[in-house]
Amino acid sequence: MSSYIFINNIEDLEKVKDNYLAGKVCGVDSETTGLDPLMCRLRLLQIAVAGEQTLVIDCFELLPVGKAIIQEILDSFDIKVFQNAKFDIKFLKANGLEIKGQLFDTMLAGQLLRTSGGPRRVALAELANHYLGVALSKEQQRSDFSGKLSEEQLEYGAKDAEILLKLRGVMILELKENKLIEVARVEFACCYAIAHMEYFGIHVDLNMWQKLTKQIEKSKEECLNKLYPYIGYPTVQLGLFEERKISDFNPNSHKQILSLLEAQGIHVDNTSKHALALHSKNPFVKLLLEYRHLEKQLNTFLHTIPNQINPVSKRLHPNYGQNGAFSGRMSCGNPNIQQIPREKEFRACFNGTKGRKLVIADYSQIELRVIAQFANDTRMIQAYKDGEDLHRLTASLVLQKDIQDITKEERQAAKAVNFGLVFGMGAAGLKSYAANTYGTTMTMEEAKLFKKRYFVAYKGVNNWHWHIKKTLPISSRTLAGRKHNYGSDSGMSGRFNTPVQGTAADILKNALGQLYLEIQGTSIIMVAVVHDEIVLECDASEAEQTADLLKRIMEEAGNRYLKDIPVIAEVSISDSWAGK
DNA sequence: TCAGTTCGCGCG
DNA sequence: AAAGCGCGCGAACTGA
Repeated sequence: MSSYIFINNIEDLEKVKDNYLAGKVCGVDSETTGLDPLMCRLRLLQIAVAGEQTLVIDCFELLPVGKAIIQEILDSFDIKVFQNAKFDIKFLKANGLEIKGQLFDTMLAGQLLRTSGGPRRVALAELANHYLGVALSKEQQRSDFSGKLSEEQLEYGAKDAEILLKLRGVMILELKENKLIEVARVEFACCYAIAHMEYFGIHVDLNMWQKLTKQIEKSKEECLNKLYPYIGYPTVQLGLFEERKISDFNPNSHKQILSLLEAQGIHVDNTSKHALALHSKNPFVKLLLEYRHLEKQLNTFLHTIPNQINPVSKRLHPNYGQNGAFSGRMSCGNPNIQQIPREKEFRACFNGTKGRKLVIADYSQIELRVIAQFANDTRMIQAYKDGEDLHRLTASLVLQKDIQDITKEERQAAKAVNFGLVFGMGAAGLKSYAANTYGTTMTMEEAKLFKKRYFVAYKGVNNWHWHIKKTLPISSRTLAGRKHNYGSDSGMSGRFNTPVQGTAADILKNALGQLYLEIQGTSIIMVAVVHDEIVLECDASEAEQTADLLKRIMEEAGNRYLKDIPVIAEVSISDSWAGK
């Protein structure tokens, strides 16, 4: 029933071209020989338009020869509809084709609608089934597009593009009905930025990385040698194929560690850093924690990242999940650039290529500012308006001292108080959190007293908590309208946290979308995003302007949502991610 | 034997 | 009773 026209030579494309110009909306899909836009090839490009046969273009034959015509066709539509636009945009870009203007991404729309009656899974087949009652074949994903094309491949390809038009029709109504239009706009605009960022990737200095690896490997060996007296020396067996066999004790096994600790008279529920913090004076525990830290750095980062460098670009291309977290935050993987250790030695390996600089900006206390807005806390709002240091203010309120007498340590402790208590942490939690995260010790009595004084000082936050506790909402919205539903197992802290984290994500995504538009035609590329931080790479000569631009765009995005509180982004120019 | 789960920990 | 939240990843462990 699907009707398409297969184009495999330039003459045919020229002949039909005029039928595909100046429509309002088109559905676009592509088929490729794999997932990596730099290593794999674009095979088919399908363009579906109402009232016309769907164009199915063999890109092996028509690129680059038909590039200008295809670009002209794409440009002539006001709105392009994709399923997972990021993927197609990257492949088109690799082939010199650019998507511009408004786009509608059915996958992103589906993710936003998950909390408003939509299906949990957002693959095209699920969406078509749920919103249109249409059964789509899933064969396409498994088929091979590198050889001769089959009738089925063309037909299914055309169908996927056609269904997008129908899906958009239904999903727009759903988005409107559920008041998700604004957040959808933010997501769609942001999608361009994410595609761009994944396409360009980030540069890693492999020499520096290898040096660091050697150094950490050495430290780990030394640490392990010091551990042997406690865990027993390895039994060495020389065999034909293995040089060495490790003893029966495996320091990576929490199970074995737990029984060893038990034997030493140390009773803990588990072997986590948190549980062991109480015994941090014990020399074995101390060594164990150090060992695990080094092992983590080696296994998770140092030994894996070199294998993920793309052979074509020689750069790292992490994969971002635009709605990876249910809060609306992004996730990241392969590798997860958002969890690279903060140590300077690690971050210094991520740099610009020759003659380039990194421009790094992060929001100052964005979640606390969002809370001030949500809770409408006059004291917090005033503090931010006056440009005061909120951690210092909290220290002075909680310790009942003059603000100028607050020491560095007291400010550090107040940081724990601010971040912990606004999200519903109890006194006991506050105590251990302060110890673990900020190295600040407080007694249980102090923690209780701090908590009490905190909520006296910040009445708005207190009322906000009280209201949520009283009404136990089953759902919440961010300031851009993103919806989150709570399950029966959700507690208070989730209810305090999700809309705040999500609003911070709205703001960041809004900034990314704007930024993408501003950097067209410049030397600037986006290379990393980490929740409240954006990293750009640009020519050294443009670094100053880039820094100004980035700061302005981020702050404008913040102030678009936080009407009563100034939003500040702190920017720096550097050779590497380690900063100045 | 191998896919799925749990633990522990890096980041914000 | 007491509780901050959100991710991804590697190694060990579990279960059939």
